[in-house]
Amino acid sequence: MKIGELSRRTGASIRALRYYEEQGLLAPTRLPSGYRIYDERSVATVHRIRVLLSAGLGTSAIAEILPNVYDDSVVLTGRCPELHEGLAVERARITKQIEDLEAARDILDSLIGRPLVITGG
Amino acid sequence: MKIGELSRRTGASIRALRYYEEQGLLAPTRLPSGYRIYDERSVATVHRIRVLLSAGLGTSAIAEILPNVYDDSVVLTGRCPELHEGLAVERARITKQIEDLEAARDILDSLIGRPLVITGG
DNA sequence: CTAAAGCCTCACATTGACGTGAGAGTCAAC
DNA sequence: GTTGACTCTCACGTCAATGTGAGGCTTTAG
Repeated sequence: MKIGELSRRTGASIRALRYYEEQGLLAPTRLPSGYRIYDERSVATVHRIRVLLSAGLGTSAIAEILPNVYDDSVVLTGRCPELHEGLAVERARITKQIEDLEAARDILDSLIGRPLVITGG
Repeated sequence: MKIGELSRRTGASIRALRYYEEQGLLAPTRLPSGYRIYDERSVATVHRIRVLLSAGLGTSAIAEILPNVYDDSVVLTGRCPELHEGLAVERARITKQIEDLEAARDILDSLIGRPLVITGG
């Protein structure tokens, strides 16, 4: 499929898809005209990219991870302890981020759930 | 206390503290010299700011929330339904963000926890 | 064959929360 | 009263993931 369809099917903008390629996250083939051609797996790949991006991973970190998820569950991590460590670091970061978010949510809850009006209840 | 001490006690950089003031999140008094003077509550305020920032809230959203937390639990939200709605929106955003993070963490776990080496494991 | 879509490559603009000097005044200690 | 640490106000720089044209091919529908 061409970039427009992939964009529609993933929700990612065309600009974003080109950016992902530039960052080494996608490697579409090309028509003689230069048009990008994506295969079906690209749809899942883009979804994963977006999940990881929204989790705060940078494109470079994702670039290291993606090849390992490439075949949807083929994992090579065991062969690369450095990568394994890097992933653990990211995992810890995410866990802490979740805790921070829960703390922030608690603050909001203290405003939403307990509307204790004091200026004359 | 002056800005340096507040910085030390909160972990926020001096630049960040000035920025928070610029965004209306802090309102220190001033010495005739222009030096900023913060009270004790500022420490807690800055901590809350950082929690909410790390949760993805913008300074403008925080500016709307902070006055309501001002006295550490005095809530005025009941008087302002618009603010209440805004908070609910933020809360939903945070909850979704948490879910996204958990999804991302699952992806990482599939790499960390199941190091299925295929190249001759 | 032609017009409307769609796609291409630059390349500068944007947003948010700061970083990083520059140049200058101020406070604490000796 | 002078050094040295601290603080002040600009104001431009940064980083990451896009947005946004500009100018120009290509493909598709009729």
